Amino acid sequence: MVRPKKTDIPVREKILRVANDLFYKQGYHQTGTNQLISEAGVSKASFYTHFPSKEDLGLAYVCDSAERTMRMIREELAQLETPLDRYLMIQSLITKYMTSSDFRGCNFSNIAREFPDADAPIRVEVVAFEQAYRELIHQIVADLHRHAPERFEKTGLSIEQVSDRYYLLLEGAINASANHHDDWPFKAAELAIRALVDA
Amino acid sequence: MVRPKKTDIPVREKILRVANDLFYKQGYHQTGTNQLISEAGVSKASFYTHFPSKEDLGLAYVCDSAERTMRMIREELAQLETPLDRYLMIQSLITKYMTSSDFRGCNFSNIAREFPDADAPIRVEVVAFEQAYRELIHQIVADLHRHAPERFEKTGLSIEQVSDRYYLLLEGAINASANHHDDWPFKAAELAIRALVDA
DNA sequence: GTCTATACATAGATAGAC
DNA sequence: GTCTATCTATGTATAGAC
Repeated sequence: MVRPKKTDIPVREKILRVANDLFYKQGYHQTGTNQLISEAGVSKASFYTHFPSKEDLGLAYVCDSAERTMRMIREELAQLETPLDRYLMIQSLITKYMTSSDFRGCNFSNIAREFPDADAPIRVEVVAFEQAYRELIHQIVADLHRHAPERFEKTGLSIEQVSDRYYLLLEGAINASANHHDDWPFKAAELAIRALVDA
Repeated sequence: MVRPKKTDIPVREKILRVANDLFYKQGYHQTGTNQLISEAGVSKASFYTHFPSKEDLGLAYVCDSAERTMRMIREELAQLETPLDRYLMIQSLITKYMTSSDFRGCNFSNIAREFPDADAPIRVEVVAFEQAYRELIHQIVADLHRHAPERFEKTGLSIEQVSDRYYLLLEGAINASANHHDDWPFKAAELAIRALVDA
């Protein structure tokens, strides 16, 4: 049985971890390859062996982060019993993450905004994540509607309307909390999201 | 009487116009001083006479844009008769602007996200604008509440709750439309914003 | 595959003539 | 105040030895 030494983290992995940190903290264009290389503790040539260009790394960063994020959300969801708990979890999870990471906003939106061309590969990956995430919210709302249709009677809202508003309120809160550097948007969003399903 | 020649637009003005365009289209850090200088048609030394550093220009750009934006919104508001028209106008105006400018998101949020330090002068200016803008929404909602309190009965929402949700829904729509490069978020936001006051 | 050393362009900013 | 020319640091990326 092969047991890798602790210091033997693959080069590619080391670079991705540093990129994940720096691209989020500093932004993509503010982070130079020199800094990535230096903080990852790899050589320049080694870096370019694994990622032919900086943009390749950017793309790998988005894909990697999207995959881990969706996996984490699904794992959290799997541990909850009721549809309402699952409905409330998304908001709660994101609030916790943004609050504990100093309100730097959404890592996907942030890097997307650094590429003006909507057809850029990185932008395409971000849209793919956002759509999967939006679809997940839709499924959770549909599940809640199946198990507790009475929650939709008072407001008269459809599954689509609740999903869209959930998504927009949360997007707004993430962005507003980043601008204001404060958690009031999450408090307001939570109330609003609860009200959507009379909770 | 002094009448400036048409070609005699002040240097500072020319630079600010170009900055306004390029910082929004390309982002602050992606836009080099060389490009700003070249497109403004001024000399390098002249640029640095008016703006001692690029960040000074960035700050002037934010202040300038904030002032013009608030003035424009107030002018539009002044032309409307009813509190409900004024309530609906903000959403409508922003939708029109974002749609006609290819969904590049909020120019204030965009540049704010390029400065990780919340204490950076540019960030401080952006917060000041956002607070003024949020306060304006609050005033409009309060005005509507004064003239048509019955609109708040069905939902049972307070002025603060309506204002916060209006703000968050719009922020969310601006950001989501930029990510998805599509106008569906504005359509969903409009419905939600109307529902807030039973309209 | 990994290293050291370096190439080449562009970044932000300044010097000194006019 | 405006110009041309230039400085220095940093950006991304490559060469060639091991």
